[in-house]
Amino acid sequence: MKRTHQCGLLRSEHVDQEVTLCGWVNSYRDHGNLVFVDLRDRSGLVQIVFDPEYNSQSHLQSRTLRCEWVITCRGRVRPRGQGLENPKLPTGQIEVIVDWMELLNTAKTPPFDTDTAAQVNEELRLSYRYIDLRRRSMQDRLRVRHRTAKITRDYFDEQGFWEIETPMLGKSTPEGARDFLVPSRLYKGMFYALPQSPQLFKQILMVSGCERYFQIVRCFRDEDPRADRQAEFTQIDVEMSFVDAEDVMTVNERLIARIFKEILDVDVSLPILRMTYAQAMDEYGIDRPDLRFEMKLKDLSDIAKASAFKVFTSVVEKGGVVKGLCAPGGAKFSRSDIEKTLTDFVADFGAKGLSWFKIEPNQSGQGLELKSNLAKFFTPAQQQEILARFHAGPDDLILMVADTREAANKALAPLRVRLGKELGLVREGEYRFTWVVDFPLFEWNENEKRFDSLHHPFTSPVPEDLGKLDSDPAHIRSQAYDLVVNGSEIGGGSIRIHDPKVQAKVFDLLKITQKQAQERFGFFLRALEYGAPPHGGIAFGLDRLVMLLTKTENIRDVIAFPKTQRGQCLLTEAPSEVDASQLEELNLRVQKHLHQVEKEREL
RNA sequence: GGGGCCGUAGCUCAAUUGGUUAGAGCAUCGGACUGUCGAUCCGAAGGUUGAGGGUUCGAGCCCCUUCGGCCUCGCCA
Repeated sequence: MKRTHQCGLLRSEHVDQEVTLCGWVNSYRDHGNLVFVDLRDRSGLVQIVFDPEYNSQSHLQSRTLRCEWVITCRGRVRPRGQGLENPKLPTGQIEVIVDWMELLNTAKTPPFDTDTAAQVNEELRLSYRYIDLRRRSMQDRLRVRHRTAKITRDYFDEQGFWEIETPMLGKSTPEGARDFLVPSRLYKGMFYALPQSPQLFKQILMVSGCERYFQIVRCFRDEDPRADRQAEFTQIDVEMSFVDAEDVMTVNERLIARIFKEILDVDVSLPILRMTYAQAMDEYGIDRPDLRFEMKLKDLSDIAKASAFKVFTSVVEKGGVVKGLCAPGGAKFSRSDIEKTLTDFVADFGAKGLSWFKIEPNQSGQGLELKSNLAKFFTPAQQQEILARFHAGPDDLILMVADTREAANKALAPLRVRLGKELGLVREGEYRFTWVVDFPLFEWNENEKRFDSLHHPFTSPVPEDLGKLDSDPAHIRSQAYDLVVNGSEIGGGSIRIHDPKVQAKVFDLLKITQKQAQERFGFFLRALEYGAPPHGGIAFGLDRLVMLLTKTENIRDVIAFPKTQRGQCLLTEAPSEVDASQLEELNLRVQKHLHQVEKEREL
């Protein structure tokens, strides 16, 4: 059964060679005498021919074949006759005339056809993942994922990084996402947590003198999934000593450029654009702007404040803003498109309303004017100011949200993306990268009356803002950076705090007491006291990166064995109940059992 | 925890206002066929309409409950 060639790689140059192939029957066409089979292996398809006059025994065998049966065969490569080539197949110039075959395995009729599987109910595809993964498009994505990991390992190796594994069974820290817990058998009543990321371990590796670390590592966050998010996902995790933010960005943008070049043949021009967080929020309302189209947000608060429209004036007086965008050609939307569809859309993101103006030539035909139920509240001069601010043209549509700055941005950012796609403004096929830098170190948590870390509690402030730790914590910038492409955050990191005194101060502002800090990360704070070098790093979401590289919208498409939105694996049916004896060993009772116990007590 | 969409044959879908025996294409099974390549032609088989309950003379369709899938808000340091 020694395989000599892969099906999909046979070409005219192999004509007259004797080949032995292995694979699955992709399809068969039985003409009674001549039988054609498209044989498939990982490399692709090739047509093999069974001719009773060439070899009667294998021809007889071939007539019993069915789709997805597994065979091996030997035959001679020959050119197809004139007019018989199949231009749809890379192997379509040739075929293999078979003189011997062996059936390696039969197969049940698959629950769905591999060639139409893309349209099949995903639930079924997940239950029979091994069949779904036989498809070309699925294998292509697995291959891109492999290639990306391989390029990453080669690149970091060349740059002097070591791939070092960190524990999967770790210590639970209540900050951040919900942990997945693993009960300890040897320490009854105690739990490990699966890592949300190897954050503290990689920093400790810097204290250990490893200087340059990376890891392609599985991470776990027990939060509700989304199209681009799974509880279990993979990071390209990086940490470096004796570096500043620029050093980290430079090393890592070169990796990204190499990946895009090798996988997509896309040239990423270096250095990648740097944009401040403040600019991103002002112009795009979000810290991960899609730069494939313009339609920037504008602040109209000054004009709105002077208008006669009460909703606007009162919002601005209360410290809010009126922000908006100008959708080119958006005047074609009907009033119900705007007041129903788009207003409902922004309402999902918390906006209380959506105000609008259509731009039309004025009656004299000399200039432009605003048309809407709001226009009467704005003087002609104010209207011209609004037009000028947006550089608005005829048939444009201005949409505005009046609210707190945060709320207005939160509604306008997704609205901008939606309109960009709907109006065809997004330059598809382009990859627009930017680093977003100068994030605030903290954001104020109104409910808890304290600051929260925007990034994480180990992120270093920029040196010149260190003084504000006491005086003005809300305006401290951090040495954090996110890499954004086409509105998707594919990585983020920071320079870390290596001074225990600064770290203590930050915990203080986060209202983490010394006692709590010692309990949760005492091991790490102690490490910082033993000669921690200045260090920083970054982590990329491998899944999202591969989604971009394969142009898929769904994270399940780039994971071999993904979970459903409720965290189930439909192939293995995990999670599942466990034996009572397993629980016993772990000194655990599940609530169902507790209820049972309580009931018995009552009786 | 909230909102939205969906569930009919193995698969993809149809089924008039609530009305006869729930149909079609593909797949499957049987037969025919020497150049097909999404083969073709003839024939057959295939259904607890996700599940449970209700309204009705009558439910795939209306109502309630429930299970599952997807998208999303919250959540994701």
